[in-house]
Amino acid sequence: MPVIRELARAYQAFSAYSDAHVRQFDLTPAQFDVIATLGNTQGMTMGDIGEKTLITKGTLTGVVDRLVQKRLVQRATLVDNRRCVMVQLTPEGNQLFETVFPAHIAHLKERFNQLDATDLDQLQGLLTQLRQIF
Amino acid sequence: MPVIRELARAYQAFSAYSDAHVRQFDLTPAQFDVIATLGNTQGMTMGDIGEKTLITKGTLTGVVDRLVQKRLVQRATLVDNRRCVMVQLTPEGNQLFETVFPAHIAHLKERFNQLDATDLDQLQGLLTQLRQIF
DNA sequence: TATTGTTATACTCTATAACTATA
DNA sequence: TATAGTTATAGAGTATAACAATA
Repeated sequence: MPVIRELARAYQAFSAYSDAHVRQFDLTPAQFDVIATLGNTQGMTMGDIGEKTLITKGTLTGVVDRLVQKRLVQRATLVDNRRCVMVQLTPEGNQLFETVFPAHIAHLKERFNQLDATDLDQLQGLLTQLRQIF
Repeated sequence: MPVIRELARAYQAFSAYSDAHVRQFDLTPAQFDVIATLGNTQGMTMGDIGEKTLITKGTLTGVVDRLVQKRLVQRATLVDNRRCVMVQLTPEGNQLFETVFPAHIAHLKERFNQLDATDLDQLQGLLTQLRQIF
């Protein structure tokens, strides 16, 4: 089953490249994931963020704590359901998002654009299939 | 660049499935990675294992320590270069490898076989290209 | 009772760099 | 001096489960 090996290798190579870039902005991959998820939204509950990022709730509390410490996000309880916590980017967080996110995409594109468009389309389709299987 | 998103999602889904299975055998993903790497070999040095698994040397010492504690691997210094440490599966480690590894592959195949052979071949080729880019 | 988050525990991995022994 | 591993440090993510507040 060499495809399994290739999947792991390809992703490892990709994420080493991606994570190293993210770390230059003093963000861990998980922190970047949350910032990227919150970007261009009005904020999301902890539960929503957990669903999107696949970070479990116990861990997510810690990740958000550290982002709050860095003044990149803020918490607010919902008025209509006081069990829920709304997490939003602060102005600083939003500014970071607006600079880091496009820079990061550009950094990744540098590599992905070395594949031709047809291959990228195929790859995307196959990865979608793969995800649906799991 | 939706292909980036799909790559991350597909891999997350895959590794959640894979890691959960591995954990049933009381192994962390990193520990399984080392066991799988050492399987069917005469043993490897720490440096070799690090290269194969992409675990950095500081971390690898800890991972191997825990495998030694579990009596799954053993260390031995090389005679001709006493700086090098040879790591080998113990009989227990080998037995674990021989049961867990095929079981794990079978577990993964269950899902991968839901794609047809042509798609798997294509995917494999594209992933190889992707890895080479990084 | 069920849901949303937080807290607690114990472990594991990560990055980085200093250090030891050997070459 | 260079190399192979270990050790040290500080921080972060993981699984799991108990817990508080709210519904």
